[in-house]
This record gives sequence, C-alpha cells and structure tokens, in this order.
Amino acid sequence: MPSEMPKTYDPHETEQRLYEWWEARGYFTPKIDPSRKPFTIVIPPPNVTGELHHGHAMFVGFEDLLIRWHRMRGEPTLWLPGTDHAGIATQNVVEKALAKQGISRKELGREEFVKRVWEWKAEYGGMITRQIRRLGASVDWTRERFTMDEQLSLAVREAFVRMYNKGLIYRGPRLVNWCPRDESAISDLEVEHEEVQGNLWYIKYPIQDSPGEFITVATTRPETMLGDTAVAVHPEDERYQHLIGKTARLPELDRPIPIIADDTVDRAFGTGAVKVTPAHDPNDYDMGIKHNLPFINVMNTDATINENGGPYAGLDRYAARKQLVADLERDGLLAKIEPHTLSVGTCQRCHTVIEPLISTQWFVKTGPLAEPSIEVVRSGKIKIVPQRFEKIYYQWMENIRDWCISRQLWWGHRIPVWYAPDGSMFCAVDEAGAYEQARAKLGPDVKLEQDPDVLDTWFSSGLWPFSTLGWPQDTEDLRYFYPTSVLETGYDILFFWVARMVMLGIEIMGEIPFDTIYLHGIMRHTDGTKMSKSDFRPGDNPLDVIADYSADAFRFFIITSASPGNDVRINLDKIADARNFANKIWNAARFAISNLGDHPEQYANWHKPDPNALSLADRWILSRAHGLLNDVNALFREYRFNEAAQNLYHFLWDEYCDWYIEASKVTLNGGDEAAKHNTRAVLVHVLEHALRLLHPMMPFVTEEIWQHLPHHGEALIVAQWPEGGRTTAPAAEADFERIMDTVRAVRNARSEFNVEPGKRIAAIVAVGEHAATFETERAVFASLARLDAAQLKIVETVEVKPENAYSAVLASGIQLYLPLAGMIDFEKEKKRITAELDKARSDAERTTAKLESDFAQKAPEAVVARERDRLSATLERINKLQEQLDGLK
RNA sequence: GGGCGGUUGGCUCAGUCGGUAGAGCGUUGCCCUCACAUGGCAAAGGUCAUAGGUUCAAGUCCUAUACCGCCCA
Repeated sequence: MPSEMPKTYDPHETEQRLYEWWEARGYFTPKIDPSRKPFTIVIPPPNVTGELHHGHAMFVGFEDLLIRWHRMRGEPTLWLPGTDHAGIATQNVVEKALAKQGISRKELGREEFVKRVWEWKAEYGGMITRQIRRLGASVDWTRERFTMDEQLSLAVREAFVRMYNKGLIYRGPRLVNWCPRDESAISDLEVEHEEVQGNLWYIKYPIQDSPGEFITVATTRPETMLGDTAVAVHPEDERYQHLIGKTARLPELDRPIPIIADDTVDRAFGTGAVKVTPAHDPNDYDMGIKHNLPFINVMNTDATINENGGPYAGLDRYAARKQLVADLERDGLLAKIEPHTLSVGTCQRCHTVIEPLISTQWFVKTGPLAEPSIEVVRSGKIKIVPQRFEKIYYQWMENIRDWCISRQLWWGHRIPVWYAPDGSMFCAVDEAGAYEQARAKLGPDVKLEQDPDVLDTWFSSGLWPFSTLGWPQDTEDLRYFYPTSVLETGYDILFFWVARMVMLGIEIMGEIPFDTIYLHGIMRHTDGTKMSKSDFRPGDNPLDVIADYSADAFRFFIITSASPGNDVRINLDKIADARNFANKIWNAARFAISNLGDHPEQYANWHKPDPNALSLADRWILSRAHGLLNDVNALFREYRFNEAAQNLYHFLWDEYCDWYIEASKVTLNGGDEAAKHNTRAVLVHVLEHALRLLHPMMPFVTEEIWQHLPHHGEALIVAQWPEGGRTTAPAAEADFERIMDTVRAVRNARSEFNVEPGKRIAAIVAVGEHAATFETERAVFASLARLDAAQLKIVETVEVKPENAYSAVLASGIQLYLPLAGMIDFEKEKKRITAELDKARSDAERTTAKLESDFAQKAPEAVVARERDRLSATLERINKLQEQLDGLK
C-alpha cells in the first residue's frame, strides 16, 4: 500500500490494484464452516449476447452490497458468478453478425454454426467477466459457471428426465406462438403485445342453398379465412337465429362450413358473427375443440401460405391478405373496411409478428408446480421485497398456462429424447441410456435419433441456484449453500426467471431456492427509455462511466438513486457528486492522518475514554456516529439501502467534515495534550467506523483509506461489521447543536453585512442556562463563527443593550449581538426584526389555537408537550425580539 | 378488459408505525480560510396532480377523477 496521500484521490489505479489484491488474497472465496449458516447469492447470469450495460451494474451494486455486508458480519459468504447461453437471443445476434458477412445460418449448417456461437460466447463472456471485475464485484471466480457447462447441461437433462418420468413434461400438438423469422415456437412470456392501427374487414359469406343471402363476419386477419372451419354467432342473437345450423360457403375457396352458436361470441364486436379458424387463433382453437371442428393449418413455418390455401399457396401471409382482399372486392364479397386498433403479438427477440400455429412441442405441466410456489410466498417462507410484487407474482402464478419449452433452434441444450423408427420415444440423460431402454423394448438393432430441438433457455436458468452448486451430484457445495439466501434481480424478469426458479427448485430439490427475493427497478437513459442489450447505445457501457468517474462513484449513485423497486435514470451529475463524495472522504482522511502526531499507530486501538475527558464536539460526533450505526443497521435489514446511503453521505460530509473536523482544529492546534490525544482518537475511530459502514457501497475508496488509517486486521473487506444497538448522548447532541445554531446565526449576519470572511469580530451572546457550556466551548465557538475570542462575551442575560449592534434572537431564545459599528442601517434593521416578530407572532397564534383545540385532549402527550414547549419558546422569543426592536434608535 | 406504479422546489429524485417537507444539480452573493475549488460559507425557491372523505392532525390512510408509464389478458 502506498503511504503518501495525494491531494486528489485517483480511483483508477487504486480500484484495479485493490481488486486484484482482494482476489489474490482469496477474500471472495468462502470457507465452508458447517457450524455457521452461510449467506449465498447466485448472480443473475447475464446473457452472452453482448457487453453489459448500466442495468447490469445495478445488480452488481445491490448484490455486492449484500455480500460485503454479510461477509463483514463473519458469515461464510458466497456470491456465485456466471453467464447464460441465452438460446434464442444469442442465436439471433450471431446470425445478424454473420449476415453482415453475407453468411446465413443454414449455409453453415448446424455444427459449424454452433461452433461460431461458441466463439462468440468466448469473446463476450470474457468481456462480461472483465466488466463485472471492474465494477468491483466480490464474486467467487473459482466457482464461475456457464449454463452450457458440461455439468450444468447434465443438470438440465437430469431435470428433464425426472419431470418427464413424473408426467410433468409432455409432448404434443398444441396451438403455440410461432415466430416465422426464427422459425421456432416461443412461450407465452416471450410474446410482447403491442397496439397497432389496423383494419376490420367485413366479409360476406354466402349462405348455401339460399342465393343472395349472406352472413357477414368481421376480421382483423383476412388471410386466416383460408383455414376457417365455421362461422359462429351468439346463441341468443336474434339477428342470426334463422341461420344457426345452416351452412355457409367460404369465399374464394368455396368450402362448406357450418354456422354454429357459441356463447363466447361477443355480440357487440363487428356484426356479431365471427369466422372460426381453429388452427390459427387461440379463441377459435378452444371453440374448435368444443364443437369438434376440423383444424386446417394454412401456413408454413415461414408464414407463407401452404397447399391448404389453394390459389394463395406460396404467398407470404401479408401478400396473401392483400390478394384475398382484392379478390373479395372483385367478387363483391367485401362489405366494408373499418379502421381498427388491435393488439398484435410480436417476438420479444426479433419483433416479428407472431402467428398462432398448431405445432408439436414439448411442454411443462405448470399446475402442479404453481400451487406450491404460491403457497411458499403466501406462508412467508419466501419473502418478496418490495412486497407489492407479491400480488403480481400471485396473479401470474394463478393464471399460468403450460409452458412451451422446446425451441427449433440450434443453440441450446438438446432435448434428451430419442426416437425409434417406429415413433416410440426414449427419454434419458444420455444416448447410451436411451439405447438401453430402446433395445430392451425394440431389440438390439434399433437405431435412434435425438430430438433436434433445444430447450427454452429459461429452463436451464430455472435450475441455476442448484445446478451451479453441483446438482445432480450430491456435492459439499450443494449441501452447504442450498437453499441460497437472497435472489436479487430486476423486476422485469420476475416471471421469466424468478418464478421459474421457485417452481423448479421446489419440484426438483424439494426445497425453496432462496428465502428472499429483492427486486430492483430498471435502469433507464436520461430520456426514460429502457436500457437493453439489443438497443445498445454509446455511453451504455459501465466501463466508460467508470473511466470518467470511478466504479465507487457509479455504485454509490446506483445505491442512492434507486429506491426499492423503482426505476432510475442515469444521471451523470449525480455520479459526479458521488465521485466528489469519495474525494471528500479522502481529504477528511488526509486531514485526520496528518494530525496524528508522532505515533499514529496508537490510534488503531480504541479505548473509550472517560466521557468527562472528552470535549463536547467529541461527545457529539460519537453520539451521532452511534446513531448512524443504529440507523444504517436498521435500514440495511429492511433493504432500504438508498436511505442508508443518504445517512452516510450526510453524516460524513455535513457532520464529520463540516462540523467535527472544523471543531477539532481548535483542540489539535491547541496545547492541551490530553485533549489532543482524545480528539485524535475520536477522529480516527469515527472515520474508521463510517468507512466500515460505507464499504459495501463504495468498496474501493473505503479500503484504500482504511489501509492508510491506523488499523487492526489486514483488510477492510474482512473487517468486522459494526452492529447497531448503540447508546447515544442526547444531551451532548443538544448542547452542540445549540452551538451550531448560534454559529450559523453569526455566519448569517456576517454574510448579510458583507463582513470580510477572515475578519475576527466581537460578539455578545446571551445564552441563559447554557452559559457554562458556551464558556467551556468558547474557543470552538469563536473559531467556527470567526469571532475574536477576546472580544466574545458569554452572558446569561444582557443587562445593557449594546448600541450600534446587529441583534437577533434564535429559535432557542439565545440572543446574539454583533457590534458592527457603521454597518447598521437602523431602518432596515427595524424592518428585519419587525418581520421576524410578525412571523413569530403568527406562529404563536397558530400554536395557541392548536393547543386550545381538541388536539390537546386527543393527541399523544409527547406531541402536545412538544407544542407547549414550542409555544413558550416562541413567546419568550417574541419578548426578546420586542426588546431588541425597542432598543433600536 | 384486469392489475400495478408514478404525479413533491427550475431539473432529477428521497420521504414505511400520519405530527407544520429533504437531497443533489441548477440559481444568487461572498471566499483559493493552513484536509478538500471534485472545495468552504450564506441565501432564495414547494398551497406535495385535482376533488371529496377519515382524523385533533394527511405528501403520508380511504374513495373518485385526470395525465404519464408498466405488467397481464
């Protein structure tokens, strides 16, 4: 550690050096101690799609805070890092990158393409870990994981097999959300709904055997009519009673379709008659099953029309729509077109409009998983912070539908199912196991083929809290660290990730994966837009902000700005302020260290001195520090980190620096060696404790300063956390605050009258019963207020009003006189004091009225007493102000 | 359609047992005072979206409305 402290703190060299040192010293790796309960967080594994943005810095900020706090409390603490293969997202970015070189995925072939994705992963995975290091995350790199590691892949297969064998995973044709660009199914969650301006087309379907008669249906997707297998009306709709049971002719294809009655039809929509396309619409799908209608799929996987579309076969869905509408118009079957706002589903990853399509896919049966997942939150076994997200969690869990987990992609975990030529399937963790089953059933010569599809990336993420710890092996890590403690992440992945971990953790481990879910908000640009990897903008990289301001500054900004669950906009001014704060503490430490005399090392020991031997300022700052310890501990336990950060900021900057250091200069520059010794000890002790509290938020600058301060132990990162429950000294606080108020009053007057800042002036203070205290603190008071100590008169009451003096009465009743001969304008002073008097009188009136109302009977005694005190103080002040006014000539 | 969050000084935001509003930036004035100009001192600036209600007392609880944002269907 360097011994000199430059005037300005240089974070860049320091931060990199300290991080390497901490890591090399092994502080990030917990020592397993079976007698102690560990504290564990698994990192939300970033996608290897690209570099991290500021949103990721948020989880580092909060999780490192929790981790460092618990580590300092002496708990075996594990923060397990890793990254996610992010199937569809990564496949997309690699495809895009290849497209720039004119290469398509299909040209490359599966094997070569997957090789390219691994190369991509190597590059961006490395970049991500560098970013996480630079942010100062104290993660245990010896346990770093990737969702496609061999062991984690085994966990995925094992989980699949177990759930398959229990009937919780099944395969079958269902109506799924189909992305025509990815040519893959996606889950309900991966569909984003957006409102768009479209049309409502009114189409006339001729009634069979009734020339000239039509039933008109309204639709937002005319091209799907190619797959219509019915027209439906509400059973009680009198407009259509005569048509129920009859047959309509599907225009252009001239197919006979029945007109049915179903009470789910909305009579108010369009004409009240709707076309029914069971293979291409979720509602129609249900109706198709209910009425036993045929399911006619009219689309290929790329959303072109297939052979069932007759003359429209081969056309893209929108070209087919255009052509169909033109043909209908030509044939006089288009009744009208109305503008209409509708909600369309788009693919979360590529924003292509989703097609509901019938397809054979793998599903997780969610009902049996959701039920216990709801229960653990209801019973409080898992706590969600902020609590309002519990309701959101319930709503989602209670309405959950089966989860489509197969993807027609190349990048991901292959589904561990093999098919025999006769169509029978064998589910096993590996090919050998599948063959074993197959041979037993079909004979020794059977040839198997593995399902070509891969699993939803969130399936593997759902296993993360235990797959990372070694499951399915029964490892020491798994036994010791599972269940983990806190799951910390953004609320935007509550369903995608958090809910899935709860479901799969309970199902597979038989135990909740964590007992607390802490959700932070979303990091936004200054214009309020969300940061995302797919819309990466210049300046979104945390490394750039760190280069300009430091990791500490960025992290302190995150902690102070993000109230629980609320979004935060990146604000460089606030980051600059956090950097300034670090510099401020740095300089406070420089001051303290340079004032420790010849044997600074002795101040590493804190033996609480006899309070009577301490100065008022010493006792005041110690009491304030104890209050801070109590508050920060309480706030940390309640996850109110932003408030804790603000308390620390205020304590260090305003109280420690602006008041205590200034006051300490009197003692330190004086000749009382005993007092000097005490003040030095307090100076070090208070700062050192504040650094401990601040360390989880600003790890670097606090460690660096701590190393310069006299200290015991080798590093702040493993120094003992100061717990709360400290006693404070209210009387000392009140005494010193009275002096502070009086100092402020003097400064105010000096500023108002433009007294030269350096000029020592005379003063008279009438402080009543506090005269003895002021007398003891005469030097400090004079120094802070820049008074001439020799010309400072401290009295109980003023017998003779000074002439030509500025005068004021403080809220506490203290009277202040500053002889500012020649500077006083009596008329102005009269106005000023009269204004003060008016204010005080109306205040007294208001308080009097309050005390005469029901308030006096109904409010708590302490509150009423406070009001009484306030009134008597105000009345006293009014008298004194009046005297001062009378004294002005 | 259902649900959630927001609306507080010029800007960005705090404010969790209801007791006469806080911060940073910005603004104004003074100061390179022996830790710090990434600084110090002083000051101005808010009927806490609107309308009701509960209460001795409401930014804080309840109801409704408006606008902004998000989630789910």
